[in-house]
Amino acid sequence: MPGVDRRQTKTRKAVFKAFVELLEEKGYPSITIQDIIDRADIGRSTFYSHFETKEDLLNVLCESIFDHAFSSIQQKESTHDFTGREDLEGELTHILYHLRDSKGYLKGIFASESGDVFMRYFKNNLRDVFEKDAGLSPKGIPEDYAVEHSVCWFAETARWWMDGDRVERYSPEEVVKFFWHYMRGAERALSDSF
Amino acid sequence: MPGVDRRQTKTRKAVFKAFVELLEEKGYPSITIQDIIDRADIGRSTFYSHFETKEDLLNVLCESIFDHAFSSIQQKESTHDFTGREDLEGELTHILYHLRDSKGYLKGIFASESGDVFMRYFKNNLRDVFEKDAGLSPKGIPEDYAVEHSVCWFAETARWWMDGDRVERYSPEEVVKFFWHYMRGAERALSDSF
DNA sequence: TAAATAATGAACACTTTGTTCAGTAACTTA
DNA sequence: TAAGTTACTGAACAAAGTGTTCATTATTTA
Repeated sequence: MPGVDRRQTKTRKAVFKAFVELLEEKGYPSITIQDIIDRADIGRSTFYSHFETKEDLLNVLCESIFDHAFSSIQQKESTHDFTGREDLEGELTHILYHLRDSKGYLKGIFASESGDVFMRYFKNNLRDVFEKDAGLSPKGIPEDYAVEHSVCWFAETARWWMDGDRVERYSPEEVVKFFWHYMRGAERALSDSF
Repeated sequence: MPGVDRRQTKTRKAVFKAFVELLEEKGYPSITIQDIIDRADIGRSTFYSHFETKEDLLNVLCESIFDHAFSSIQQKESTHDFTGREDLEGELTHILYHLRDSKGYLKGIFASESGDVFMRYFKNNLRDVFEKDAGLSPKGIPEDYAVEHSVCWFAETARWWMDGDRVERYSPEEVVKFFWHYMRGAERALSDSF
């Protein structure tokens, strides 16, 4: 009845667990596949039947995190052709909730050196979210620059939030408010001065 | 008369050249020391008498780039104990000039995947520049969040600028203006609304 | 020219990689 | 429950990279 063999799920889980632990302990670059299969306690050939390389594993991990966080947004995109300001605010809050939920899983990684790879993935997803919004970039400011500002600054905001105990101190709504005030302020000032 | 042996300078130059080329071609993670010594055409033991690891080499490269760009700022810091708005604007412009000058050397790297390592270094340096400015973070916004906004957004602005042919299309002054309008606008809006 | 310093290159044990394959265990379905 | 399929095991493999050592050669400086 179940679509996937229990054995596969078990190995994949073991690999992910080992990988995330190792990411925290020594950082992505110094992790070897040897480390992973030792920690996950699986055969060498088993690893290679699931993943091609260490990078492949990382990509799959990123997908499972971010595709989840962005899933409801993609659904919305198909029904509406323009996303209003309130919608966007809700979407961003939604993303932060997802990140917080997976925080136990990702504890410390986002902010660590390994975080760069996550950030790259994160930003690529965010670019789709903010690009729909691009039309309103102020005169005199290149459009791609404006998009990059939204994307980078939201990603960095999330990273800032995930570091230390900030995730416990500030709610997703608060964080979006921080972010949003910077955005709104910038837009206002720019449309004034150009 | 010269302080450093010509042979040393020659090897270091060859290593840096090879390294930068390889950074462009295959990206930092997949570069091996073997690649470097093959490309630089030096003996294995020679490499290890200059650098400890691949990472060490990267750090030395970063230092040579950014310490140069930030050098004149550090001098200023010792003479003034508070840096005015105009000073800061000048400093940022100065940094961009330096980055542009080393662009032939760094063509394509800063903005590429390998750029993450540079960005980390860059941001650490920038944090010192913007932290002096932290006092004026608006009420309701955490101070470290405000600093992070300046730091990240200037670093990402520089990265954006260094990508493609933008460095030829926009002058350092223009880019600082882009950046500055975003900053100024945000500050204005925030002090209004809190 | 002599002494000091740097680069060479070959050898070293060691780790990691990615692949193969026969054998074993766990699941599925008829 | 028996038969067939699918997944994991574990050992072995060549290939490539790492970091170190050392006697030899080349270059520089005084």
